[in-house]
Amino acid sequence: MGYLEKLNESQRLAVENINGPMMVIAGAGSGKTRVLTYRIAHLINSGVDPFNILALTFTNKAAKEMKDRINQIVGGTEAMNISMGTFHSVFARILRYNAEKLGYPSNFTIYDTQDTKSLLKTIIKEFGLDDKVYKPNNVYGRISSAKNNLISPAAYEDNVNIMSEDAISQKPELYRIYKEYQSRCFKAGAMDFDDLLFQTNVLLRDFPDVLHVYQNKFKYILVDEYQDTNYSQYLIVKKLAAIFENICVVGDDAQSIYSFRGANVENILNFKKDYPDYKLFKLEQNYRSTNTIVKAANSIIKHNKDQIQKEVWTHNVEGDKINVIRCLTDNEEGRIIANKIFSTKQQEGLEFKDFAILYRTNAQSRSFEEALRKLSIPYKIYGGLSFYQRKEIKDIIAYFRLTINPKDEEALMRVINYPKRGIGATSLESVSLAARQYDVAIWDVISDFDRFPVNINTGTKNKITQFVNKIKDYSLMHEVVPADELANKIAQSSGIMKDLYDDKSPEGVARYENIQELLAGIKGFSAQQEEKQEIGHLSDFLIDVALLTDADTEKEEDVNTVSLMSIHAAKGLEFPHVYVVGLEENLFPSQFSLTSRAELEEERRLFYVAITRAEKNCTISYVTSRYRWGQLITAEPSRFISEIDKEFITHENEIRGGSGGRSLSGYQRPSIEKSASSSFGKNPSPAPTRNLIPLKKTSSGAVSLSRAESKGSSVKEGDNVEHDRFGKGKVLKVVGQGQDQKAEVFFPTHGRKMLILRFAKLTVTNE
DNA sequence: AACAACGGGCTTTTT
DNA sequence: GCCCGTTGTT
Repeated sequence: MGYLEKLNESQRLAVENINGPMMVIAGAGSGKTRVLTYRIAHLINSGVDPFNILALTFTNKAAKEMKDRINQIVGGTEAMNISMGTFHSVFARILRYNAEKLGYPSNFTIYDTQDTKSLLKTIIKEFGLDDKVYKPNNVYGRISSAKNNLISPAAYEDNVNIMSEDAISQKPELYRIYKEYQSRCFKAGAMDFDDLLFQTNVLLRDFPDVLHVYQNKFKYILVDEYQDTNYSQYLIVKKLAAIFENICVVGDDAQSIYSFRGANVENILNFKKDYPDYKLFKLEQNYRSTNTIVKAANSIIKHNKDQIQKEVWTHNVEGDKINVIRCLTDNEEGRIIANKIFSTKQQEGLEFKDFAILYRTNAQSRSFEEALRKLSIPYKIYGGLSFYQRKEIKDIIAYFRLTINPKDEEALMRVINYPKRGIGATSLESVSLAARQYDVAIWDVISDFDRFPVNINTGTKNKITQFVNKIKDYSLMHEVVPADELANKIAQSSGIMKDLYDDKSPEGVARYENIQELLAGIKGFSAQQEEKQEIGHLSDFLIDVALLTDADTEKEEDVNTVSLMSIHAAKGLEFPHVYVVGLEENLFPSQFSLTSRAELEEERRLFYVAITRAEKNCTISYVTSRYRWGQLITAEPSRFISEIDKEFITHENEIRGGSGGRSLSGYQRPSIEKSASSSFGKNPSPAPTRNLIPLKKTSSGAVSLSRAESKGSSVKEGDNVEHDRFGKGKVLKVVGQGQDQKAEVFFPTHGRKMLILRFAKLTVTNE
């Protein structure tokens, strides 16, 4: 077993400990993934059947990579038999198998965040509630918290504390929304992300025989990133491990950054209560970063009160100090960082993939994108809209979903009138109202108007019936036709392909290509299935699409690029050169995290995660003024900068002495009181208005005026112009005067348009 | 019913 | 600065 020699002493002990409860506290860069991988390989080599192993990872990509690695170590392909993946994907499969017991169809739909929000919006509207008070995001968060703590709608209503919190926050109807939302999901044969865990708990609680089956199947359980599990996940694991107690959890309390999603660090701290005779392994030697980075990170995390004692150390070289760069604006920050990347790459003969820019919020990416593009540096943005969340993809997938589960109401409402087939909002409202009155799904109503009469005109009814028949056709084909064939059929006959093909704007072309790409992907899937002598049904392809993330769909070709991502997305990754940007008060730490010590400490852990991504060199930047919501605000350097031990940092561009600039060391951090608020936050403290300074040239009136002046005189008959949405065109004639001046423009891709020059964003492109 | 323009809100972070 | 839903126009 030569692989054991590749481990240090504490790693090896953790790998060789096969039976009983154990916890591995793994500092950043201490070879946690290696231990997990080797431990599973070691289990298999010691005679454990891969079918008896359950390994829960944070992303599906991590699971895939780990399986490959295990196969390499043990030789063969046995690792494919391990149940490995995220909580959501592993238990979604188990739920499909057992769905009928819970009253769900086995082909239940998984509602993603968009579906959930859209349904909540509908309900809030139907209840006649004000969506400014009942903000869908907010309501979703509250329902999600409830579910992650296994509080059902009934338990919610019975919970005096929760109900009074809702009353205090002026949202007394929340319990009704939750109840209605849950019942609508159920009727639609749909589970949201939180349901996947909640319903797994229900399954294991109410069906002892099922519990028994999985307890005996999963004799060995491993959980990665244990610090980021929530109560619902904790309980699933606890139940499954109850007989054999061969449970190994791996995590780092210092890297817990998902409490906003219900994650509970307490799960790490409570492990010893559930398993008093557990064994603890600490991995404290860092193999990733320079000594400077390790020590600097330690000096940051020391400011947190809540943590398990450990000292991460390294044998690695001392390395460069952390460079702190001050910039004037966000745009300058982009330019400076891009230039640094360019010159460092040249000087040190590196590749673009050796660099990463990490930020607190995705919205910060813009200035870096622009600057990198100007220098022709290839980059890739992670996070943001994933492939499967794009409108056109969601549209065609809605058809797929509907084909497999016609009661899927979010899918139905999404595409019943897309592409346009003359089924308007008014008609849909009548149908949906009728469905609620008859207490059936909308699909039931529209597929049998005789049984469920609705007061809409015959023409519309016919259009709806045509649509229903189309979906029914697809459903019939579904049983007998492989996925790619059906997908192509749907793409064509739904009219989506035509609709996108007709749109010749650059975005339209991109959308068309995206659909092509999806279809190609499905074709690949079908081919794979065929090799296994099976028909791959569309439902098989669709099964976990909602659970895929960007990281799972990464393509090989764009690998050698600079990476831009949020710090959350960077978790588990490492780069030789890391730039942590936007280190400003109210941004990082976020303005939303300043109400309690617990929240601030989570921000600090986030900063710790960011710094520890760096192998060789880490650079930090902040700006003194930044555009936020189109407004220029002044910003102060983050308190986190001054928390780094001074001996590990150097300052670039620092304002020295009393020239009006504020020295970092002189910066006083506001005291943070532990908030007395309940589990769900109150209103965040008001934004510091003192930071708002008026903007010189952008009152909206000024903009339209200047636009009217400049364009009014510059656009004339015969001009070649370009429009944001319509692309290039030619001015046919100009009519009217001053404010009312209009131009008739012919766009090859969109035909003739009459545009009011005061508003239309036209650029003259005569050459 | 469909389209163009406007206004409002928003930003943490993601399975 | 951007996206979305609403409004107003045909």
